[in-house]
Amino acid sequence: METVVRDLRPLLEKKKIIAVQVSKQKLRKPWKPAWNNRINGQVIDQLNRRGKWILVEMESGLCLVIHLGMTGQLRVVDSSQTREDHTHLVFSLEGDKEQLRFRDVRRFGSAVLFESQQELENFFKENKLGPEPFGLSLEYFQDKVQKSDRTLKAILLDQQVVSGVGNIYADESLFVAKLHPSLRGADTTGTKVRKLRDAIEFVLKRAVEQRGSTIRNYLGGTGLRGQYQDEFLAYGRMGQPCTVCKTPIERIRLAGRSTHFCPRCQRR
DNA sequence: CTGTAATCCTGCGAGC
DNA sequence: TGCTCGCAGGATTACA
Repeated sequence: METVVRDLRPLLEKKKIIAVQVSKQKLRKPWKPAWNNRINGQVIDQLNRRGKWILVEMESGLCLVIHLGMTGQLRVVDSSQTREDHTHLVFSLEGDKEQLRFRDVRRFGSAVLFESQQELENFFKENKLGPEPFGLSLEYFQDKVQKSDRTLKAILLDQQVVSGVGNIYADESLFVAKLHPSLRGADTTGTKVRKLRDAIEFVLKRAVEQRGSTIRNYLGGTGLRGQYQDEFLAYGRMGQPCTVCKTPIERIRLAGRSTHFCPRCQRR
């Protein structure tokens, strides 16, 4: 999401939206037809990100909020480019040369319009969205982790604890911190919690440098693939030798998700 | 408070 | 070739 926002920023800021097209297929949250007219003629002020949510903020205060789910793509493309299958929203930009397109094969993503910053903040507050993973307070994180009986994997995936960490980066962070994914938060020492916090930041920083991870569908805002998948140490490496100790990486199911780890480097 | 499984969808690769 | 099965960057809901 960070890469998408960074890509889109120079392409969208201060640009006016002159037309909106919507597909008939429904997304995770319904797109209200009234939003078409509401958004038409709006000038984009800035692009921001909060957790996994992409915020397209208009000069008027309106805010288009997009979640890419598993297979979402948000890109600026030349209007002459043929519209690919599963393109659900098309915003034509001033001059009509370019369009912002939202494409999502599995339709787990969503796009909603908020009338004001206040409404947006209420939305995040209602959903109890946790703090950003960068600059995460150790006091806060340690408290959350150590007061939980859940596994570290479940804690990392919980957007109310920390926002923005998904399945890939949870596994990679636990590998870097040398912590077993099924270790309980309450059984985690202060030293381990600090290692985990630092690992999250380290992994995400590097992942952003590499423009994200493309396994299948992910593309940045300019249509480029990510490169971080080439550096995975745990995720998707079941059976392959650990880069540290050569022990085969194992895959288990935790918190309903595929979880990859080195049984030797990541002990309980 | 936990955890698990099902659900929303489409597509792809493995195995037969 | 063609079929079925399992699995996939997420999040919510029902149920034990």
